[in-house]
Amino acid sequence: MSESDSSGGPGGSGGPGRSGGQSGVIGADPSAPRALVRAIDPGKLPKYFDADEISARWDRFWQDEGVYHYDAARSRAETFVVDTPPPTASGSLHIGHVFSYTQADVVVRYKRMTGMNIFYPMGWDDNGLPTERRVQNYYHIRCDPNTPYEPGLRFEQASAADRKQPARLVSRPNFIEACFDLIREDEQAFSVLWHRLGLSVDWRQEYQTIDENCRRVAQRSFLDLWQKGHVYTSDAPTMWDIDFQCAVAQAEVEDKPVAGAFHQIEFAIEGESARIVIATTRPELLAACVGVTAHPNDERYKPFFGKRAITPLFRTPVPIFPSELADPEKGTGILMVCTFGDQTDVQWWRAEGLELRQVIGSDGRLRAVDFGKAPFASLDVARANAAYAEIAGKSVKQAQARIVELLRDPAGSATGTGAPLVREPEPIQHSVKFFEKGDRPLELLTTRQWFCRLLDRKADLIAKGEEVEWHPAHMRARFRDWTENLSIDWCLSRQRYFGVPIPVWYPLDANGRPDYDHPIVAEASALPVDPTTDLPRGHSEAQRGKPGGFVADPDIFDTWFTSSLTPQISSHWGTDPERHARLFPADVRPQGHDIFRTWAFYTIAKALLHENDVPWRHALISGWILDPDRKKMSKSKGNVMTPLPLIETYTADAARYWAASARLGADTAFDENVWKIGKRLVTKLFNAAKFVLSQPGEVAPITHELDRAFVAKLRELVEAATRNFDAYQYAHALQETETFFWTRFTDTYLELTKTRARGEGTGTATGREAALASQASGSAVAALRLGLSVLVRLFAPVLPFITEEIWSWAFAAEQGAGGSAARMSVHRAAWPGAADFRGTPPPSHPESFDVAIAALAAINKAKADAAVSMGREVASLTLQAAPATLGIFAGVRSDVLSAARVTRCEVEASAALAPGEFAVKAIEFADRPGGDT
RNA sequence: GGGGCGUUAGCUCAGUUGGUAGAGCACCGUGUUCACACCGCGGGGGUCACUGGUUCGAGUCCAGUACGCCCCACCA
Repeated sequence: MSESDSSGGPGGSGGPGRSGGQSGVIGADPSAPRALVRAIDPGKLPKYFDADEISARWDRFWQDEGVYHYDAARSRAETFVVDTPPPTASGSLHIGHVFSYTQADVVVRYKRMTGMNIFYPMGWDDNGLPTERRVQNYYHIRCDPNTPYEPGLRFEQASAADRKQPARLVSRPNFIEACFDLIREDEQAFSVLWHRLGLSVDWRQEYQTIDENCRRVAQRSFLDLWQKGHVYTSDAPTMWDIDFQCAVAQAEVEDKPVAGAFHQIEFAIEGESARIVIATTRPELLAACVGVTAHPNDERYKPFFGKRAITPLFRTPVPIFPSELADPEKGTGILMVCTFGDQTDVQWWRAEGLELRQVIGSDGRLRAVDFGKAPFASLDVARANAAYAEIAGKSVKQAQARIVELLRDPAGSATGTGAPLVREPEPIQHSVKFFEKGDRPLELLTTRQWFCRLLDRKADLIAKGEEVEWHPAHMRARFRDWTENLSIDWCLSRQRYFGVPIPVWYPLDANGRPDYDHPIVAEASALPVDPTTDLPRGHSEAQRGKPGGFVADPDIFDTWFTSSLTPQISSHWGTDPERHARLFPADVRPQGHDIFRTWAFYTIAKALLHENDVPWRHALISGWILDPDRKKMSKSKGNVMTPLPLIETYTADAARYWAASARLGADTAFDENVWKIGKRLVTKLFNAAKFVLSQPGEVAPITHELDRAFVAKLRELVEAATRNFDAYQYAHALQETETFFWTRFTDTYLELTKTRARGEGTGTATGREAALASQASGSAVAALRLGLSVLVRLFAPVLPFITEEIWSWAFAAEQGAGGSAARMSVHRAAWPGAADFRGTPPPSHPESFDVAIAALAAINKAKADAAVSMGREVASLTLQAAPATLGIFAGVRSDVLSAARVTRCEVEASAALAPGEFAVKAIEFADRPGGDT
């Protein structure tokens, strides 16, 4: 140990409390047990607790000294790899972020203290729709790929006046630049929160899902999937958002209840006088009708199977066929098949080989069509086109209204008998599929998209899901259920701009038509590429878009295509095989359950398809924050809490205390009270530490019965907390530690040892007596400091700021001596364990500590009943307890009596009392309130 | 319709292998001001949603019911 080490300790930059801590830091006796130190002059400790100053100072120290740096030189076995969720950079800061990120950080901090080398990166998920949408709103611009690029163009936040004008159209490169500008600001806001919260990430491992490495990894993933035959392109019905004008995957779809109506419409039957009435909620799709179906056993419709129905208005003959999928109970039992009203239409369309009559355009408006030309057909072309002219160009909603009007007119009838709409629409509430971020229902449009085959790998996916240890465990079932219920392959391509380009070109034939069956996929060595500006090998720019040349795929990947590679992004898959081997698979994936079916699922899928492995061994799923009415907090409900003001009020440690009080996976009602309790705990720790460290006695071996009994209890606590942390039950560990701290340490042990630790009453003692008293005092002082040292470390994962502050007063220098400043951090200290207790013999009676507390409590209760102060001196006392209990009491008697300020005490055996119980038979108080000792 | 989670004190939540119901807050009483009023001590308060079953014994295990929340499916 050298002085220079201790004087350069953490926080040496100044601030309250930094001036004096060093003089007594080094243990006076080199043979003293570790972590035991000489008293600190209380005058040199901070008088007040300044949370803001403390957290700013320690965040700076942690960053400057690299306390959380990953050490690439250490082995995989002693490394703990975290697959941190990259927050959506353009999302708003939400109290839920504090909740889930803290839970992960608590786990990480524990692992670090057990000696693990932590790999804990931070990424920003900035590619994708949320950024585009925010950029569009913020600058009031729209991307138009046909607009020419203007170098150096910069935008400012749009004013209210600007917003009254139409959005400015900008080129794709300008739009992407605007995205980059804005995400930088958004990422900064998150970064501030993470520092404020004390997330122990290694900021050297930062990435953006749009950065070069991420683009390379995502495109490499595509290449690998292509080479293995897992991806394919297909021109098929796909779920489509008409506002974003973009394809959507099954995982991004959610049902929303919508008001609709059943319309009953009469169809004629070719060559018969009979007619049928179909029920539909989408009459505007009548022009897209390609068939009619009913259940094969439905007697009402059996005679018509194989015949053709004729639609009203458009007079299109369509086949009537039986299908098990039709439900005789629903509507009229017979329905029209359209291209496409829903997923079942797609099945019928495929199974029956029906026509494709697509009437809805990519913008959600009715396309122009001609009933004189295939695939549109009519027995009365002029009339059909006239009817269609009424709806062409209209939105779905407008078209529906107009069609209903037309159907009320007998002129539109295909049967010649009255209006096709046989009764007034019957309003219903039904659920409709929406893109999760969309405002209008999805349509099924036939478009060319890239897909990743998943349906053929369900069994393997489920097997990988079984390999992952889910916390809480029931999330495993959720993974299995979602996987089993998958019904379509993963649609990878998006018709958007700010994302990773699909690294593909298509050859153009002599007529300038793309050959989608023979895509030119970029070469691995060329990645990342942008096919709209980069060239496929062996081609020249002059061939772009020319017959016989090539054309770029204009699309980008689904944002999850990149996000599902976060473990591989961190491991530098494909460019650094050694690093990849060290970091993949990861140990833990913390995440929320809102992105279970996307992020968790796709990440497992990618790891399976690429390396036939799991992406991580443990998945930690955080719960929701509910508002006090038990509704999920969300921006649209306007009940979102912003974290920073709360952190300012209660401190970052209190915020973390709140988050760490909830178990993994547990949805928790927001309760500000828990923050208050956290703040109270932080203050109490501050005060208790000051008190313990300012006890003047010199440390000595822990020999006293009460001290040994306390240490035994402390040891039990450490074992329990360690077990719980190992099982990711940080909330239990926190609760146990907190309970111990209040009920076994501050309120009890501190009170019981106060007098002895100060060595009071020994002022006149000499010789052997003085030596004994000094030994008794030193034993208490040593146990108090051991207790503080252990408790501070047990609390450190949850309360990193206050524990670091306390640690720096007394324990840091000893630990860090001879090493770097980083080693002095409590967060690099050894997790409490056997080494802390090695020097302390077990107590003579395991119950000594509880007996002492019970006796003190009995006397306190007698004081409370008499309405006198706890500090009131007791002139004489008669205590009763079971004989065995009295035997144990003898060993701790002097501590109890001095804590209770009892001058004279007699004990009586009482068989009526249970073991460990005390009763006060008689109590007599001193005349005056006792002077404080 | 299928699956999952939950229901314990006024509130927020613990309750690990079945063994006499816990904490904090709130409430009531009381004390105290050189570690701490962001305090101490004490007190009241629960048919553990309901019904059955297993067991010497069930908050805990099993079956069912009700209510709440979540996911999925259906949505002509």
